[in-house]
Amino acid sequence: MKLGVSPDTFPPRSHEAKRISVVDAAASVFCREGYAGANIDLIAAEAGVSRQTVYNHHGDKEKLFMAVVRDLTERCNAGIFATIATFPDQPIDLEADLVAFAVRMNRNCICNRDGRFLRKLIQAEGERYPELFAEWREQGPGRTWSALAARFARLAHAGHLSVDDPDVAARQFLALVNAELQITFMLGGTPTDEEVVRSATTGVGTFVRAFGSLKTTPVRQAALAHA
Amino acid sequence: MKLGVSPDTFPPRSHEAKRISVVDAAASVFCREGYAGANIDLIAAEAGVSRQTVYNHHGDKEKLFMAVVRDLTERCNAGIFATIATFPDQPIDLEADLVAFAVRMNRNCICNRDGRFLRKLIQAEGERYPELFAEWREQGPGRTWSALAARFARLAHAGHLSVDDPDVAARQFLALVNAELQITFMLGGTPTDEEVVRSATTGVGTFVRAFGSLKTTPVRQAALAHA
DNA sequence: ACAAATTTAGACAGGCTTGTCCAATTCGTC
DNA sequence: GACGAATTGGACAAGCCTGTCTAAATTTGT
Repeated sequence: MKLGVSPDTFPPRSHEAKRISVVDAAASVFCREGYAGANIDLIAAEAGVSRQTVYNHHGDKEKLFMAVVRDLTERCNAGIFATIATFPDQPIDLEADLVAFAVRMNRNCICNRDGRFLRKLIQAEGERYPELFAEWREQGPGRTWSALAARFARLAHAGHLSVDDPDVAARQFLALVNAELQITFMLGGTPTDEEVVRSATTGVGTFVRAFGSLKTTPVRQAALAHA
Repeated sequence: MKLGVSPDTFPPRSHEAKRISVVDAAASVFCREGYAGANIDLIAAEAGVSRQTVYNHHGDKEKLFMAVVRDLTERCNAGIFATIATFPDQPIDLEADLVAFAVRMNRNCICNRDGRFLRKLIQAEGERYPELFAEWREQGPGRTWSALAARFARLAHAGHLSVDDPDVAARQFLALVNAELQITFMLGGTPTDEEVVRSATTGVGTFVRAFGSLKTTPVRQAALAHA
């Protein structure tokens, strides 16, 4: 028998497990069917609980939707910051290190379930819930872009890159690295691992050609000096 | 009697005019509310016709939706090809000409009503109508990317650019030129003219730094040779 | 094992939407 | 002006969905 030191702290495990299960199923159904097309019975069935349990946990459809968005936003932001923490601050091979970073970012944050779902919900319902998505905008892109820009600024300061505006560089880095995946994203698909690597490779290649400093692009430097 | 005395009231509209009016209103409502959330009464009201007229013209909700997508796809493709026809094949000032081209593309094809609506419908309902959007994919991105790639290949051949893979260059050009507008697009907004110009300017700047041949980037060439 | 809390299935009312039908009206055209 | 076609407004049935309620079954903590 265990000590009853914290009788009031956590609810029964299956209670919380069911709450999560409901939110997960709801995310899937909201994404597939849209807010209006999502139906609570289907969410309950997909979560493996009764409809009443959905209402017990989340009140009504709109509150459930908000819980879904908040959940996804939180997990996505956590993932993005964790990935930014792996940015190559002291690169051995700048281009290869940036490619590896871009692949991590795409695979773990942009293309995974949470990333795809959150993006679709923002696109589909963003206009209907301004305050909810304004929060996402501040906590998400606003902060992650700044964090990434700071890393690029540091790389530039160390002489690995030649960057005028680190914020612009950060946004263009992400745009380039995803350039080949746009269509797949649009149609809600998941790129294959090979596509992710290819897009990252070509994107980083262009990025380094544009922003590489002399010491990082010896070949091009030679070619230019040669002409 | 009735001639010329009622410019104030609704002008009489032909059969075809009403059909168009219904499709336009439907596009707006489908985008705002999603397929499931769109309601025929609202579409009829927004089009200024009776509900029965909507059914007379388009049969049912799904057929109406298809008509909307086909309409938007057709108009968007036409606009994109018309804009690609203005690509600067013999640039005077390469960077400035590409910026102007990018601004035309963004303003007339990507950010206008049709472009925003089609993008949103694809994102929201693409998975539900695979055959419909597969058609868009072939006729739209597939062909426009090729056409744009051909123009970049020609620029490269004429020595204005240094491009390995014209298809990659075309996709990256579009990605860079829209890099600053992603968030606005996500939330369904319309960028201001100034934002469009700024995004095009910074995007083309990076593009030219990455792909510019020696004769097009004298300043950078000098800087590099100098170091 | 017992008591409290949670979950379940099902029924149910109320509201909304689609798609049809119809009679009256208006429009286009001759 | 007259005739046929299109349009309108409204009523209508059928179906679906949300959110509530209940009584029974199950799970949980002690």
